[in-house]
Amino acid sequence: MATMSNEVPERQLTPRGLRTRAQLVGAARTIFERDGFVASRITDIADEAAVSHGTFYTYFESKEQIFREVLESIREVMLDGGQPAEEATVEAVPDGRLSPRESIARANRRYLEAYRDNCQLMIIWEQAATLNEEFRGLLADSRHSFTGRSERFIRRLQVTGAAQADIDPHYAAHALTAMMSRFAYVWFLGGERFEFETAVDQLTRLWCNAVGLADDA
Amino acid sequence: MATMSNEVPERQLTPRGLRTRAQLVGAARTIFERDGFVASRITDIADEAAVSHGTFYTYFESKEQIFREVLESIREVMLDGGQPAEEATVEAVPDGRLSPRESIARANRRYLEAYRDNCQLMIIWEQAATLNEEFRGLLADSRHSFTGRSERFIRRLQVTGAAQADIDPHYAAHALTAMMSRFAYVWFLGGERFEFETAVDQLTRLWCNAVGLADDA
Amino acid sequence: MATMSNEVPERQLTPRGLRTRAQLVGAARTIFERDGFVASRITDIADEAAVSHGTFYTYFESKEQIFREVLESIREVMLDGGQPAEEATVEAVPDGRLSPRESIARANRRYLEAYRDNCQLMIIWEQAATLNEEFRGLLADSRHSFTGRSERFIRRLQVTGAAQADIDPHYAAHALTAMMSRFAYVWFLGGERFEFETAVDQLTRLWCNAVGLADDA
Amino acid sequence: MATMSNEVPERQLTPRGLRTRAQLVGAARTIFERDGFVASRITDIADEAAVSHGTFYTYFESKEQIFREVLESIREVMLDGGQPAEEATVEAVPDGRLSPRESIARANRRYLEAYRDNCQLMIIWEQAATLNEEFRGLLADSRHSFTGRSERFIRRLQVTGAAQADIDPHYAAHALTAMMSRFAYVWFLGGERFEFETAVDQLTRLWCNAVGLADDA
DNA sequence: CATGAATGAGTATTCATTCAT
DNA sequence: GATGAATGAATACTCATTCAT
Repeated sequence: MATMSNEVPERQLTPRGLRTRAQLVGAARTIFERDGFVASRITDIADEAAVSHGTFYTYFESKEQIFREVLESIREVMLDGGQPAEEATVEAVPDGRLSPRESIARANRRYLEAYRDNCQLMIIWEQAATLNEEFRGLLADSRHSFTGRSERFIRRLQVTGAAQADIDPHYAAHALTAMMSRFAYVWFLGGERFEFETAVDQLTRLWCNAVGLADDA
Repeated sequence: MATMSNEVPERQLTPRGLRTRAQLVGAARTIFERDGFVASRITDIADEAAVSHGTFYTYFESKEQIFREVLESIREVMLDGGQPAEEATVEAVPDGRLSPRESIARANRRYLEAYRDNCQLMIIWEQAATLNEEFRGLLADSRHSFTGRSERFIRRLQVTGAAQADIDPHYAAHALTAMMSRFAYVWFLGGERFEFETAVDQLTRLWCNAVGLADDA
Repeated sequence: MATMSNEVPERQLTPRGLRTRAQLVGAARTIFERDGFVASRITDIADEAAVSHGTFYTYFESKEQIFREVLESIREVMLDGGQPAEEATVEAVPDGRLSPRESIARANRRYLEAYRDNCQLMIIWEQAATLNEEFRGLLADSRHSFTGRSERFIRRLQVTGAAQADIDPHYAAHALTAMMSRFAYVWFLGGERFEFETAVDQLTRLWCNAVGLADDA
Repeated sequence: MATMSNEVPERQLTPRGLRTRAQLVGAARTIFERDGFVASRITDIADEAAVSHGTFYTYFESKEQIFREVLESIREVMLDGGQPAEEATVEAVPDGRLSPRESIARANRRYLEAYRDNCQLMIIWEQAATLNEEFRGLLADSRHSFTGRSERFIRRLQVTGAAQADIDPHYAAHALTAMMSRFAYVWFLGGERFEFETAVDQLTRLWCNAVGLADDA
């Protein structure tokens, strides 16, 4: 698992220092969204944060380092609007909770919403992953949060006979997570035009069909 | 549709000129695979092609321009090992040709093989798409070759009742193409470990299940 | 004679202030020995003294200024292990004190010991001398302490006929001091390998021969 | 023995390239003499050579690298005006050639002249030696050219009984070379005032006395 | 007095691009 | 056509110094 270490160990910062640091991270996010990681300049980040250009180096050693921190914040955002929730199970229905299909639908909806609302950040995340091994590792860590949840979810469906037994939960979780993330990518960043409700509906159908989940009815 | 215009129209080149130009394109591919688009330098391309630094500008105006030409060659490679062949149809079976499921399996196998064999090029292709709108457009063009074929394929399956009617062929084609391409990406470039035959089998199951294609039996 | 003025006149410092100031000078010596004058940074000196960055400027105006103070401490160290003692004279022998040759031997031994034990400081002293006129002046002052003593020593030997009359005491004192200091430099800092007792013996022979000092016997 | 390697292997340069490169080396010498190695800037070297500032990097990778080349030129200059010539031997006298004492006098005169005429370069050479191990190694190499010659010279004098047998030629050669170089240093760079002919005469006396060389008469 | 955050002048370095030969 | 020397804009990064708290 790739680590999110800060080379500059966070010394004790005064409140003022903490504020400046936070300003820089926020500014970096703005600049990265606007220019991408590659084309962004440290000068612009400092300008955006309204601090002098040398101040950047008081808190960060490089563009890579501040980028890691911005990535971390994206990860949190995306995980919240994530895939099938752990607690969603088949037997949950009688309790008045969501059916597996409803659970999947809700997770897919939230994922697409989160992607749509943060798509400028998602593209720099993708860009970063093409730049070096370390960033690819961070992306993998994030992906595992999704695939892990889906895999456990499918496994549970199989136990109750709700999903096909000849589907491999590991492969399926990766494939279906891939489907969701790439679909969102080509939609929000690749220029394809889709209708939101139809997308949620169709992706949910495909997801459920794929693992052999029978209709609620 | 994104255009592949060469600002420098290919004037009549002497045989020697054609050779030098081809050397440069080949060298660019090598360098891009090694360093990625962002980190590559024109100097290195010229060195690799064993021509002088300035010669590059006799044939190309910028790194972007030669990159387009390299991309074009990747596109050709990937399309050959592509998705469900147009001609593969359900009724083809009686003729002794492939069943829809076999056709999908074959297409998926070829796609994964092509991706595996060209993954260094795929990552620079992905990188390019994160850099600017134009390259994203080129990527979209290429994607449409795949989704178009899949969409027509699904439509035909629906006509014969072999696929579910409530699946939208356009959305499904995009989603399943997304699944394939992203799965291949995380596999060959993102560090995930999968077994080849299992991957072909599972992805084919998911693909067929998703569109509601009944078992061959 | 170069002056050792402190631009910031030592105002009345509180005991706490004196302590901090002394810490800084000690730290500076450590850092200079480790990194040399040129490569040393005020940040490192402050860190080494365990005071904040800005505190440095409470006591010193620049790296040059604190360096002068460190130099002063080296000078004291080197003078103690110095050249022929004033009181050592030829006629001292009958009193049971040292013969001129013994006196020279003892002074040379002490000088080499002092150089060996402080060679890290000597190199920064030499470095400083190459940097600007002022430091060269300080080095000259220090040198005159040695050459002055030697010159008077040689003059006294000539008075009693123990040294050649055609040797100019001023030139000889400078030349022989030069021999000692440069020999020590190439030995302890320049990478030459010598044996200590042999070095004392040979340098003393050369010194005595040079001024025409007859053998004790 | 320290090597004088150029990291950038000298490719085949066109006459124009050779000219520019030579201009840069000449300019570097001028700038180093004026500002010293530490305070010199690559920009100034380029300006002095009347080339653009990027051109510097066409030929050199760093200030250190061009400095090595300048040092090499100083070394050549100093060696020519060097220490006791190899061929000068005692028995040479009858042939009408120089006596040992004359030979030493001539070598000393030449050395002092060379030092005087190149003293600005000598100080940067000394400065360099205080900066890092590599430059100290280069200085050591150069020193050995002098001490080697002197050592062989003294050995030959001892063989004929012209010099004292209890003088160690190796130690003596180093000590007397040290005397010469440091005397020249304090004279031409350290601010001491000496008269040229007296210096040659006195240093020669001291040199000869030191090794026990009898008067010509 | 001590702190440490903020500053910005100064310098190195890269590399796409031009152009005379 | 081919060459490769020359260019300089662009940018990163360091570190001495100031100053509000």
